[in-house]
Amino acid sequence: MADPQLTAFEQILLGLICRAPSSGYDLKRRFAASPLGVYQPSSGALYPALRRLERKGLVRADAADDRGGRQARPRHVYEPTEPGVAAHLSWLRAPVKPEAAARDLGLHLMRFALMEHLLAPAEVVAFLRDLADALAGFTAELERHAAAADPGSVHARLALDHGLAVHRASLGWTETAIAALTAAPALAP
Amino acid sequence: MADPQLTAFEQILLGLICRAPSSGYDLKRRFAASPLGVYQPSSGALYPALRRLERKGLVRADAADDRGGRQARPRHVYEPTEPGVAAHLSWLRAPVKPEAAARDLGLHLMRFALMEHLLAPAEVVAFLRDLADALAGFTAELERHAAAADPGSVHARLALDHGLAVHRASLGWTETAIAALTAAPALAP
DNA sequence: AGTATCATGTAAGAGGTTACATGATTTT
DNA sequence: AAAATCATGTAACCTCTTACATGATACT
Repeated sequence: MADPQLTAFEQILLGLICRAPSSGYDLKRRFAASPLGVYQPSSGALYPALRRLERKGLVRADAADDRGGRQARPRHVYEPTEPGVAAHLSWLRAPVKPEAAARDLGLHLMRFALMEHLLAPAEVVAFLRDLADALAGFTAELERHAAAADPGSVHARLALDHGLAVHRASLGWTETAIAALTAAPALAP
Repeated sequence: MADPQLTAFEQILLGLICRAPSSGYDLKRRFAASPLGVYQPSSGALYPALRRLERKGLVRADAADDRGGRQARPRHVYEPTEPGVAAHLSWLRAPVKPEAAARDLGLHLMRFALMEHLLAPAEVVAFLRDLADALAGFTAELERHAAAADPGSVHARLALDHGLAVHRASLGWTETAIAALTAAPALAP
């Protein structure tokens, strides 16, 4: 019940709201602050998406909470509902689909980032292992492609090599990440 | 004149048609054959896109060319027009925008793959150097982010490390690619 | 007084996905 | 005879981008 196919964008918004109740503008700033603001959602994408989450009962708008000055339009500060938190946790815990891991790697990294403090370290490590398996499968497939490739096309071969290099780097990262998380699962300085 | 903002998908279709005249179904197969069929365009995306290219005068449909059996609907084999070839070449030669290089790396790799036999080796190497510069700038920006990052968030830091590892791999690849292309620009075995 | 920022939203248009439709040819 | 493949296309629906609108407050 409840989880009728959210888009990736909606899932991420829900996750950010679960981390900290936010208004639309807050969310814009959080996107902008993230490394280089790779994705800067437009107003026309952001506000309707928040409305959809609200309509589905996953977030609730606490319209109040003015901070001193009174704006033309009141800030809508969204907080997650219980079904919202449940939907977010079930998204975080969704199994890694091997075909989707390589294609939607950025989304999986986002999921990993949002797992902090919400999932048990063992669950996070299990996720990383599944991701590593998926990436290993993908690189193996690429290697098979490379072996069977038309030797006449130098550029195609080089592009394939790029894919291999990048996915091997991702794969290597999973190991360092697992090591970092198993060495000190919750050590505070 | 002529190049009123084609989408990335349209540019790639045009490029594939420039390499070899193709029907819609041919193009589907070529996408499917490419490494793992990472992107498999749907009919609802493919055929309208071909029509748009045709309407813009960049490709022309040679409706004939039945291969023996007569199908219900004739195969439309598309070939590029002169403006189509020109538009493709100007896309291949478009300068690398530093902000876009990291975000649309896959698209740049596609561009690189389509340059083969159409651009002079010197142009290809120049493209790769521009790409390398853009990637170097991006990794430097990521490193600055990493230095200024909140040390409290282990996952955010690890996700950033992933970005760094991947873009360093891309950057490393550009050097091997340049080396491969400068060593033997057009050597046949 | 004028500009920038805060803060939310709408309208038009483009493009994609899913699912369906169609019908001949080839394979089982 | 049934099923898969070849081959093209359409319709409904959804979401995104771009551009605009609105108006208060903070800065210069």
